[in-house]
Amino acid sequence: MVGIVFSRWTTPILWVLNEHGRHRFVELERRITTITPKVLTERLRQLERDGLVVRTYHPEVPPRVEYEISELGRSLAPLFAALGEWSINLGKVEQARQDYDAREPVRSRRT
Amino acid sequence: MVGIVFSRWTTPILWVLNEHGRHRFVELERRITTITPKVLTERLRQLERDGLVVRTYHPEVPPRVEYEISELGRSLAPLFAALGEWSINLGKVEQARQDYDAREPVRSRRT
DNA sequence: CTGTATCCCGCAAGATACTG
DNA sequence: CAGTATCTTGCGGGATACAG
Repeated sequence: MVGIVFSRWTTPILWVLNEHGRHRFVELERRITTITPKVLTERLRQLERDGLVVRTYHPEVPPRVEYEISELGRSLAPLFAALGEWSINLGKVEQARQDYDAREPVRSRRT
Repeated sequence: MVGIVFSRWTTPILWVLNEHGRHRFVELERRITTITPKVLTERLRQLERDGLVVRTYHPEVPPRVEYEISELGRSLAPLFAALGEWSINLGKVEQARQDYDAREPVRSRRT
């Protein structure tokens, strides 16, 4: 259920469409540099089906397709804003991991 | 990166610890009824390592262990509040799916 | 009570190549 | 340009049994 919005790739896609408006397929590919076309297609289809993204097909040569965030997708804005603010704390998470990994493997379980 | 906080089980666990305070292992198990002990252990370890949850071991017989949300974990509260508010829209997502699935499988791709 | 140990499974995701 | 087709992999998660 939380996976509707938050997964490895749905969050970046929604974020970009929310912040920077309408995008063509290749534009999304360039902005989210490490995603592959296969995965981008799969996630876009899911988001379209869930009503969070609107896909517009322009029957031209060469073909042109545009993706934009829907009204329902826009309602996620406060959530993304909160996420953006919290991301300041990512460094603390990284620090916590290093501290945890530096502790004695066995004793740490009991104390 | 979003998986630090949002996954199938980390979100419910953090939510419970944030809303209802300190819990023992078995209390968490009961509150999150469908989770298995193995998975609960795995997610708690991850959250502990990430510094979002604090584990306290009481060397008694029988052993007692308590989990509570950390200071860093508390900083997620606004995010959870935003998530809670957005969840009103889950019905719209369900409706969008039904509409999508009801459309003609082939023509819908081109128009 | 608080976990571990195995074994298995599904599915998102990655690599690579190809098409209308 | 905007995808599809295949194949493979990694990892979270489920079932079940067992241990300190």
